[in-house]
Amino acid sequence: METQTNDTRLRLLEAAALVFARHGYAASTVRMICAQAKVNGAAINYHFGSKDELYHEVLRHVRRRAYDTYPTTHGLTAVAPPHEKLRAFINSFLLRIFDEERNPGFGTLMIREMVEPTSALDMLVEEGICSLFSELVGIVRSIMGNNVEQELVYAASRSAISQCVFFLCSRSVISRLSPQQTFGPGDIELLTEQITAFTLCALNGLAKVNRVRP
Amino acid sequence: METQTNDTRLRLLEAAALVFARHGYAASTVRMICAQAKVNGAAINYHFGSKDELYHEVLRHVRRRAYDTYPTTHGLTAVAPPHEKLRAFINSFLLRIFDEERNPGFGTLMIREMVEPTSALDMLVEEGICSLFSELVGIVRSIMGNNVEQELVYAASRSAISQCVFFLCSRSVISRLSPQQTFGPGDIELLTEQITAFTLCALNGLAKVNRVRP
Amino acid sequence: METQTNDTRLRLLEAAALVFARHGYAASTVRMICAQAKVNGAAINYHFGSKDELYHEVLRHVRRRAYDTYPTTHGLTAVAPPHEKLRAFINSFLLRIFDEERNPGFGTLMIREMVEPTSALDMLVEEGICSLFSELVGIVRSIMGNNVEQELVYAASRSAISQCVFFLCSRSVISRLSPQQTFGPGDIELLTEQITAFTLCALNGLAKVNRVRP
Amino acid sequence: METQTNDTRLRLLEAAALVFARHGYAASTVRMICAQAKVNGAAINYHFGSKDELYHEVLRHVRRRAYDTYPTTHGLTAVAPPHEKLRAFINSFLLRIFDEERNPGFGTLMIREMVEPTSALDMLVEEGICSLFSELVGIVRSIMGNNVEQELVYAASRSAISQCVFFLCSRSVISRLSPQQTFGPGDIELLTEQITAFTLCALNGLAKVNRVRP
DNA sequence: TATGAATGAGGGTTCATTCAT
DNA sequence: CATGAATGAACCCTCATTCAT
Repeated sequence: METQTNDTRLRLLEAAALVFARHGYAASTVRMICAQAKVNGAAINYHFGSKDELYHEVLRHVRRRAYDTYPTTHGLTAVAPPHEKLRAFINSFLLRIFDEERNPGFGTLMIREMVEPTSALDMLVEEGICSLFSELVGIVRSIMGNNVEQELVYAASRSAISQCVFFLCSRSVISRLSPQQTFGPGDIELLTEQITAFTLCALNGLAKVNRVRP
Repeated sequence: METQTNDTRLRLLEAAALVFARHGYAASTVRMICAQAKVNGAAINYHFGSKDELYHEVLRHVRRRAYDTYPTTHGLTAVAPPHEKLRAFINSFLLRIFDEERNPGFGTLMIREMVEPTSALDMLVEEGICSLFSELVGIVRSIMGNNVEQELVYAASRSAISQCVFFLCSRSVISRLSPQQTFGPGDIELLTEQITAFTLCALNGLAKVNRVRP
Repeated sequence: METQTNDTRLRLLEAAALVFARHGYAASTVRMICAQAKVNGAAINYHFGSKDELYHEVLRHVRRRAYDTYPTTHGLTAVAPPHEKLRAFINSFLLRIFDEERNPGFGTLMIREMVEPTSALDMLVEEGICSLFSELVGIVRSIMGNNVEQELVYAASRSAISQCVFFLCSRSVISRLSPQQTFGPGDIELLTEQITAFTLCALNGLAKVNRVRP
Repeated sequence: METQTNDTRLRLLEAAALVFARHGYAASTVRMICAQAKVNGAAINYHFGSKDELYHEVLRHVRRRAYDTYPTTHGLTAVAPPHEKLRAFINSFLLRIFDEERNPGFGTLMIREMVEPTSALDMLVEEGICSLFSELVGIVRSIMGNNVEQELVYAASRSAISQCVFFLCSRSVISRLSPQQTFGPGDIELLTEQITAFTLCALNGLAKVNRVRP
């Protein structure tokens, strides 16, 4: 039945997201996923054709949900001041990747895919990362002003986003160095403030010394 | 014979570093590694006992070589000015993780271990990352001065190091967005300048704003 | 399908019984068994989980079949004279362990398990050997009468059963000393008579000498 | 050196006897044996050529020692009365196979070889078992007298020896049924008496009823 | 649509043995 | 005489996948 099918498909997607996130693609077995989803062992090949195609569908699934849950605009209108936009961008980025409640597996799957890219990464870059970075570049440009070179804006944007990604890929090290860090809601707020402050100081300082003579 | 033994062991370590870096632990097979090292399929178990212990030895091996090749002091004396120390720290960090010629596999193995930690991560944190971070904190403190809170120094240090790590875990995405980026020697120099400038501006700005009243 | 499943399972059990009987547990390989059963090499792990669990199931299987084929009562009623019961006991015992046609592998598997016990022996002792010996003790007691000590009855029962077991574990030696001995149906009849006669003479003689004064 | 060689050879033989006895041929590894003997892992192939030849040498070694330690004459002269000879035969037989102190591994190795015969069994039959059985036949004949058929003497001899062998191959079952049985020196004496008594009664009874008319 | 059974390829590991020293 | 290193075959087992129903 249609309903049953969709239900099985969805349960498999959810289960696979968690299993792939926890163990990685290679170390995840279809048995683990099927057991987690409480479906038959042949269901994956039946519904998705192969483990590989399931993985692709999982990435599409979690990506779509992540951006639905935390849009990049973060409730701001286009006329909001740049520094508020920067803060909103950083905050929504951190929420997307750390809210395991609403986006289970998303952050981990993304960082795994970046570290060990598959053909799915192209899709992710094209459908999300690319426009996300463009948006950030626009915000940074509006903060630094029009008198700095584009290359500098790019570099600064990378430095800005790097501070967010860092907490994703260094999570294991950070939790070893500072065990009290849990990346819960309160932590996200604090991190947002710290990263925003650091970035704003850097952007303003760079803009001052690198202003191109008109 | 000692020489022969060490030769096989070493060839296995080198081959395993490349294979583990390229495919990850789970997707790497002992057959692949032995083929790459051109040794018998039972050699790994003979010399290391198991695939798992080989992996641990590989991490120890590449870590030691990385720090021997690019020490954190980077040729500077203790009396060098702080901003030069920061530049040296960033530069040596980038060189360590991107010089595939001299440190083959190191960067990729590190980021893999961070994203998918095994028991080997404890060793890495204790024997290297911990003191490395402390060193950076010292440099950042000397730049920001003694009138800022320790928590701010930590946050700023994380923001500084994050810009270096970023290029490790986002390599695949960056090369898709800017294909001309190859992380060769010239790129490393440029990245060093950009990250150092961004960080120095941020530290100086933060220090000014957050100075604690004496 | 039920039929198909049971068919593969059963073919594996039959094949494994023969292979384990011929080569012993350690020297038997799953490949040999699967080849003999003409099933895929992964079938054992699918149906039984492991070589070890297959072995346990094989012992259960052949034991059950052996006692179904040749019950200890051997068609006698409870009121049969003791010496006939003894004869029946010995005859059915020998048939069970030597009828390779109907109980393939049973005798050899039993003696192997006794010589090199695994955890399966506990099962065999509890589910079969124990009650079998008790039954024999009852017969011996009824022959020797109530005026002999229980310890003597036990010893005599052991001596009785030992003559049957002997042909199991000394088969290879006997066939070297008397090659005409094939343990076929005719031999079984003869052996039954010889063992019964020897035992009856011993029991009667012992009973006479060891009668406890009332 | 000669001495060292013989020492290594002997240590290997002793160690192998224990290991083969405990685990059987297939489940014993050359590593286990070499570790037990505290010699190099290649020593077996060096001194014996292969695991298989080592096994043969072990059997020869323990067999020779067993018969040196407990000769079949058991200190009796040729003129001793037949029933004393029978008792001595049974006693020395039991001692040979159960005195782990002086004949470590012998009994277990013998029963293993009988249950799972290799080419070594031919040697054992030719060099020992054959003459041993002949000797027993002689004793039984002298007890039963000359008026019984030879076939009956053979059968009775088998029944006699079977009671000794039984304790070897049923050790594991017996220790499960009667845990207090340890087959120590005291037990051997008791067993000797029980088996001798049972056998003498049987022989005398059989001789009486089966006497051939002259 | 969905499933339990079955498959062939390949996994890491262990084995007895051989080789060079 | 003796050994540590190295080998190729085979071990049991697990995998993603396919088949028959």
